[in-house]
Amino acid sequence: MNSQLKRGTLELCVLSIVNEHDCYGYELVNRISECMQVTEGTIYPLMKRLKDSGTIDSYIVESQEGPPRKYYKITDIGSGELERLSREWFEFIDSVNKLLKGDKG
Amino acid sequence: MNSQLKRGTLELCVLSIVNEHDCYGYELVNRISECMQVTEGTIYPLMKRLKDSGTIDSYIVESQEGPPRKYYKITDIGSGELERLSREWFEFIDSVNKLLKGDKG
DNA sequence: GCAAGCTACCTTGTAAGGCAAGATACCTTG
DNA sequence: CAAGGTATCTTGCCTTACAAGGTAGCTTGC
Repeated sequence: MNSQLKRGTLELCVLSIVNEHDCYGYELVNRISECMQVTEGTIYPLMKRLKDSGTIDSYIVESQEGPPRKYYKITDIGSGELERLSREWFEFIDSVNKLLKGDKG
Repeated sequence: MNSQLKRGTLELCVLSIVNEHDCYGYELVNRISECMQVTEGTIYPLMKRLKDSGTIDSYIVESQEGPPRKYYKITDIGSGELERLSREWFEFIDSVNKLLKGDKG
């Protein structure tokens, strides 16, 4: 798939999923992989950026199926960010689709 | 606006406009600026990439309003590319929107 | 004449971020 | 103990948006 299309929407996708329920990185990779090709080399640095900016928080949980998991939780800042990105996403779709149809507005 | 969102759709937008009628770079900047913030530093290198890949062709036309204009014309390769990108774009919207709604499919 | 401002082209350098690749380590199964 | 799934993280490469700056043609007003 077009890797460029992903830019700008990945953060939205991650925040949307984490907003539903706390997730760990490996789970996010698998969940998002159902919709678009994405790897750990993309997700883990993204989660670090989101945590550094206060958008999400994290906590460790032991697992019986392997090494400890780092769960991510959305913060208040993250909720606002999710709302903003979501609005931006739909506005963006509209304007691109209008342009594709040849509308002027 | 989110500059990352632009990635991957700019090529689609440019090809869609050029597919309607031949355009020169400065015109494309102004046309696309109606929908999303974009500058010459983005468009001119993009047009060069598209021409190098055989997606578009170009020809010079004198102008009474300033320096000569370099018009761009879509090629057969470009038409195929436009169709492919367009399909990809709508599929991408669908899958992201499904993910945002929490659907599994 | 010439400065200002629009039209039109192009290039350079910086920064962001996707992704392949590789490292580490836990657990289970054969 | 090797293989393979689960889970984390980092390094380095590559693409590309964009600010900034350069060149040049044309018109208008002083």
